[in-house]
Amino acid sequence: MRILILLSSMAAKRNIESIVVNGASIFLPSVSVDCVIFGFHDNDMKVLLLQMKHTDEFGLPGGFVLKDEALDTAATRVLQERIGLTDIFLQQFATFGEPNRSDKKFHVKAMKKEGITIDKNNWLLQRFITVGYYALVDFSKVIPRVDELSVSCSWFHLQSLPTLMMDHNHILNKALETLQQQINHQPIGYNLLPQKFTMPELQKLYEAILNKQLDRRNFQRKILVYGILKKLKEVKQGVAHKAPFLYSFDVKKYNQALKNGYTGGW
Amino acid sequence: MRILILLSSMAAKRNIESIVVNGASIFLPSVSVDCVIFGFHDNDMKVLLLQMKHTDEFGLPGGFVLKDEALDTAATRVLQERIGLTDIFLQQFATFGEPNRSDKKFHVKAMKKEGITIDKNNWLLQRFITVGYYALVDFSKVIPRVDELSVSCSWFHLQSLPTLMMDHNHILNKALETLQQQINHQPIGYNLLPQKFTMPELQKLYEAILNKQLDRRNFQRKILVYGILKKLKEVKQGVAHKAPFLYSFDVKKYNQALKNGYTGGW
DNA sequence: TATCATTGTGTCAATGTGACGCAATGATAA
DNA sequence: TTATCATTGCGTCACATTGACACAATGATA
Repeated sequence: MRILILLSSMAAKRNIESIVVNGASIFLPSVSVDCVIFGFHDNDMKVLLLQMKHTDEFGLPGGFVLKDEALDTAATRVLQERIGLTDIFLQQFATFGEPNRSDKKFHVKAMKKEGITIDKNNWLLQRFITVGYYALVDFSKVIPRVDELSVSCSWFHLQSLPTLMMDHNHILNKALETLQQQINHQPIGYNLLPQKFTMPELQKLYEAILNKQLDRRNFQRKILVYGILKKLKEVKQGVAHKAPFLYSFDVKKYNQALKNGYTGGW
Repeated sequence: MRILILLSSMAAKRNIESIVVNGASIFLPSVSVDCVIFGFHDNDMKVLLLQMKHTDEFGLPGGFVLKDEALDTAATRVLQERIGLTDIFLQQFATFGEPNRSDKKFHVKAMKKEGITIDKNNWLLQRFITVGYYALVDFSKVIPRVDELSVSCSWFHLQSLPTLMMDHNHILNKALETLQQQINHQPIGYNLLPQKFTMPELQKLYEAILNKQLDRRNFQRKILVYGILKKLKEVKQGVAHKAPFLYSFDVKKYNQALKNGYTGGW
């Protein structure tokens, strides 16, 4: 076992070294993507965060953009590598480009501990702007993965987030704000809930995103008039108290609403 | 006169040559900003477009980001250089990064006609992603300026836009969509109208942005409850028919609404 | 079998919205 | 000078939406 760890550690080092050395010829300079991955579990919104090797700082999963890769594709690739999911809801929400947002010492320190010396002109130490994406994923299907640069990859409650590296707290807040806006204009839930769900579950999701209590009866009325739900003939099994009906999304109408948005306003 | 043009043309060439040669050491690689500048005039929304020297293609005013410059600052600088205005409403709305969005032949061709040979490894010919900003400006105060790379800089009706270079039509459309969304949630007009304006003028602005007719009486009722307007005691001078009252924005409440947004939704 | 948290359904008043009426105004035409 | 008429200011009305709350039905647990 010890040997395996050592071997994998050596392999990891070679991989990292390769990226440090060859990154400049593989990746688009100056540009990265960062993903805010939202999941819903136990009536709570959660975000997937990494803890970085060597420095133990927390951060958003991110990555670089290949020379010939679209931004969206890069974000999708990061998600794929990180949580093993494809075909999820992904949305670009903002780009962050303060000149001092990168923490250059971070890479130097981390690489040093990895046993890699990094030239001060190395591409990794240049300034980066980052394009922020947020993803909505089905918590239950996610398999968080640790990679060579991180020691953990796990979910955090929105209410008890750690301090994040660089400007990642800012990025996360902006993602949440955007999500809170979106929920007013387009349906949300298809990517966060299981296929079949109850009205109280859907309501809890909305409450978690908006961080605010909603009236049970008014919520049901309002969500139903959007016409994106199908009421099933089954009720939830194995619950205490009265069993609530199950619903599922009417995918066709859901996607239509995603595209056109709810009205409201002018 | 002939000599002056020749001189300025030579100076321009030297400037451009300097940027081509030194750009890589001055600018952040791979990143540009593009600005969609909206103005309101003659009851119509207009956009400021450039016509490029040598190729005669139309495009959005844009620029590169200095090595140590924030993205927002770069956009502000472009506006400042282009229309001589500071202190305007500027908002980042999306970032565009398809790998094939840049037209490499464009630069080669343009530079060739300028008499500048450009190496195929030159930074200008690399792939760029661009951060889109839209600006709302007071049409009457704008002084469009032609620079060394363009032959014209002028306003176009939204309804009769020319075909733009690269993906600029797409960028412009996205900016307009964003603006149409924003108008539902935050006040708009302070940066597009003169200090004093009439209710019909404000309505025409909304109609131009939304590209849709609004009922005069309902519009007034709705806009007034937002509480961002101050009704003045004067009426518009020198108009045919009944003189409408003048209004101005209540700057304090306007900014408050800008920050908090109108409610609506959950 | 009684209890009780939870669900399904509905009511009601207050507010917001869309469609439209009508008199006042004041430049222009007769 | 007076009549005309496009435009403005200020409403009304029916209808939809919203927030707050009532009450009976359900069905696991005590």
